[in-house]
Formats: sequence, C-alpha cells, structure tokens
Amino acid sequence: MYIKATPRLPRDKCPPESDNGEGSDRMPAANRHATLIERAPFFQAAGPAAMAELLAASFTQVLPRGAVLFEQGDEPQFLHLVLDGRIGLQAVVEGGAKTMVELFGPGELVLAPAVVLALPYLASAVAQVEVRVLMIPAALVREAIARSLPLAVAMTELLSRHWRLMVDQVVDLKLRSAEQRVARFIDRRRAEDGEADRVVLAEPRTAIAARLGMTPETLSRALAALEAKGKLRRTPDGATLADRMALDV
Amino acid sequence: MYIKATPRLPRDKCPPESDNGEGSDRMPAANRHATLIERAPFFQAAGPAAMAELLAASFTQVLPRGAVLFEQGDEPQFLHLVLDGRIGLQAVVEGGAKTMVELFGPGELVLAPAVVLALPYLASAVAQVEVRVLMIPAALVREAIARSLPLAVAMTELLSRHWRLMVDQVVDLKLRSAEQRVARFIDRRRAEDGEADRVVLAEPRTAIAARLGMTPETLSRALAALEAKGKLRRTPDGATLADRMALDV
DNA sequence: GCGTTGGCTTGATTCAGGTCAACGCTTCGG
DNA sequence: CCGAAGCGTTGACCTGAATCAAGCCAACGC
Repeated sequence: MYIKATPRLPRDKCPPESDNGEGSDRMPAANRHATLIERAPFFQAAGPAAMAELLAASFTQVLPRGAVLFEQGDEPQFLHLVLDGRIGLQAVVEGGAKTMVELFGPGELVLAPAVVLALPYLASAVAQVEVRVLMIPAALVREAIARSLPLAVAMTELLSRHWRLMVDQVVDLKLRSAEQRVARFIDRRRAEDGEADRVVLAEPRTAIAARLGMTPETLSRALAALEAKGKLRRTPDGATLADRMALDV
Repeated sequence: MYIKATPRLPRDKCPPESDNGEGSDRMPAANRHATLIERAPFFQAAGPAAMAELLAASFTQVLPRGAVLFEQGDEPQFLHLVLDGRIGLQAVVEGGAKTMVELFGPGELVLAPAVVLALPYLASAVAQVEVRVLMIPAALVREAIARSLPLAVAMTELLSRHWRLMVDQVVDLKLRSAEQRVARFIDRRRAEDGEADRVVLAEPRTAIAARLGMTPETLSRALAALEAKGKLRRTPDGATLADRMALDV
C-alpha cells in the first residue's frame, strides 16, 4: 500500500512517540485522512493524478508536544501537511531571542517556500500539542512541481495566500494594540473552527503570545481585559469561550 | 514595436507626468531597460519565449512622486515591475491608520500575489519618488502562468522569496529595537546598492519610518543615535553615508 | 523680497507593554 | 501523600517608543 516503514527524525529532535496503542499512523495516508488531505486547497487544485503520486511516497507521523520537525538552517527534507494538532514556526535571532512566526493548524502546509526554493529553513517547526502530520518528500514535491503545470499553478496560489497571511500579520503588529491583536486572533480561530462560539486554545499561552508579538503576561492581561468587557469568558481548561457573536474587532 | 499607446490611470489617481522632455518612456520596454528586465529573476527563469510574449503587451510609464498605482481593494489590472525609483505598499486599517508594508526598488515585482490570485489588492501602491515602471497586463500574466510551466515555476520561486522577506520583517518587528531595525534597513540598502558605503534614502522619512514600524520622530532619533555611535553620518540632502564597513547589526 | 507650506529634527511628557517577582494550580515522581 | 517543577495569572514597577509641541530649513508662490 501507500506506506513505507515510518522513518524517524534524529533521536535528539524527536521524543519517543506516546505508546498509548497508537497504531493508526501506520495506515495508508490516503485512507486515514482522506477528507482533510483532499480538502487541502493545494491537493485540490493539483488534480487526482499528481495527488496520488505525491501521496504514494508520503506517510503520516504522530509527534508529541515539543517535538521538533526541523530546525532553522536545516535543508528541507519533507513538506509537512498538518493533519491534526498545531505546529509552530519558531525563529531565533542573533541575541538568542525566539519568537513564533506562525502557527499552522489542520489542513495547512508548513513552510512550502523553503521546500520550493530548496533553501535552508529560516525557522524551526515545533509541535505545540500532539500532532499528526503527513510527510511528503521534499525532492518529490519539487520534481512534481517542475513536471506538472497544474501543480505549479496550485503552488503559486498557495504561496500567494501565505504571503497575504504574513502581510496581515505585519499590519497587525504595526497598527494594532495588544488587546486588538488578541481579539482578532481568537476571532480568526473561531472562524476556522466553524460556527461554534467556543474556541479551544490547546497550544501553550507562551506560543500564542509569541505569535502575537507580546509576552505571556501581556496576553494574560489582554484576555482578562476582554473578559472584563464581556467579550469572552476564560475557561479554566485553557479553552476559551466567546460570548458575543462577533468580537467586533 | 512592443509599445502600445500609453494608457492612463484614472485621472484622480494619476497626477500629470512631469513634462521635462520625458519622452523616453515611449521607447520599447525591451530596449530601454533590457538589462534590468532581463536580470529580474522572474523573467530570467521564465525563458526567452514567455518573456518576449509578456513584454510585447507591456509598456513603461513614468509616475511622479505621490502617484497611486493602485488602491487597496482594487482588482489587479497590471503586474508592476519597478525599473527605477521606489514604490511603497501602503495598507490602511479600519481606524484609518496607515502603514507601509514594504518598499520595492528597481528590479522588483509589486504585489504579484494579488495578480496570481486575481483577488483585490490588500494594500495600495504609491510612488515614493519619481518612478519608472513596466506595466504588464495582469490577465496576460495569469494566462501565461497557466500555460507555461517554466513561468509557473519561476513564479513559485518569486513568491517564496517574497514570503521570506515578510517573515524577516515579522521577526524584525517582534524581536528588534527601533534602532536595530533602522541599522538593518540601512545595511540592506547598502547591500542592494552594491559595494558603495554611501546609501541614498530618496523616499520620504515618513515612508521609511512606517516601513520599519515606527514614527518619523523615532526614526530621526535612531539615526541620530547611530551617528553618535559613529556608525554612520547623516548627510543634509537626505542621503546617508555609512562609515563602518559593517553596521555590525 | 517675504510669507507659507511641508519635511525633518529636537525636546518634554505620557503610556502601552515589558520586566521582575510572587503566588496558585496542576502534574509528576517518589 | 508530599515536595518539586512548570505553566499561567496577577501585581508593582520601569522603559522604549509614541505623542505633543516647537523650531529649523529649503522650496515655492506671489
């Protein structure tokens, strides 16, 4: 079938998998998460042929929270499609200061640009919660793009959307207050999660704060302020519940 | 030859051209700026055939400082290649606050993602100094990409590079002080301009400050601080002269 | 010539958000 | 069952950059 023997990341980067009877990641990628994979705009636009070819060489992997998928400076080996959980893009700067460039959730492709350019990653990817990822060999992706027009076009669209996301973040950082950024972040999450007015923030607060360009303390205060204004209720389990239909961000 | 009658942008957006004998923009695009156009990585990778086809329908235009090439929310009509001068990507947010997302110089393509996606621009483009731009019809670009594999691949690479630029800016905003950002900005400009240790900042300070996520006052103070440390000398004509080989940013 | 306007700088003051420190709560190992 | 470690929250304080307010100087119109 589709799956190969599951390769391992270097030991020091990859804490042992949870052994709670997790065997499902050995199922063929195309079966286990068919819906999500097909829904991914990238595969959708790629066409069934290209899609099957890529999936044939791919496999899924389950990584515990804290696992490092790759390190800043590494050469891309795989293109990662998040199936479940949340992966954070963490950048380190000369002084040793770290920040979270972006958080990727189910259905999103992590760091396609590095794979496309075959250039070293400029950020590390770390699992913020237990994640399930589809690992697609990077070389294969590049080849497929170089060979298949629809795939290349799909990639231009994917990259364009990612660019817009970053522009959005830049504008956010430059023009909006910490509280506004938090409100918008929660609101976007709710939109992703569907209609529900309950938003689960499974990743550590530290990660969210860094993604929003603030300290955990400021994030905490911003949430408290939003609660005081009646815009949401903090639930003890780390999950947050929004009251209003809109946060009128 | 290659050039068509030069179309005009809507009157209210396009101040009259300077009439100081500027006739050179009526020369064929491919002749006038052959070197720069060919050097652009996008065209370089696209191959001569696709390149000629695109250039055939393109034309150059000279716009005075302050001219608006397109407005946030517009549908993309053209892909713009900067030949000379500097174009700023300006985003406006609900409250009316503006900022400068990016500044594009000679050889750079402005807002390719919107053209690729055929989605409204999420920022306006305004000429920061007198600019000369190559205007490539957007529909043609999309068609060409959909038809030509090498062009599509070239576009994935271009977009990937642009994505990295934005990541860089996000990290900058999140982790570095105003003074560090200014130093890095100047340093990058020097690198672009070649070996010279003289950097010309032709665009208004306001634009640079906004691009760096600070107020003009803070920019001014940061430059003063860098001068005090002997890292550069401010020259009265708005141009700046760096003393050290490196700003050891 | 001279007032005006616009871009840049400088100084004084304010404030959003960072830093430092203490505390509660949960988890985990013994 | 108890101590230790981690994470989130809260409080007190501090600081980098924004804001407010002059001033300076070149370009421009009359």
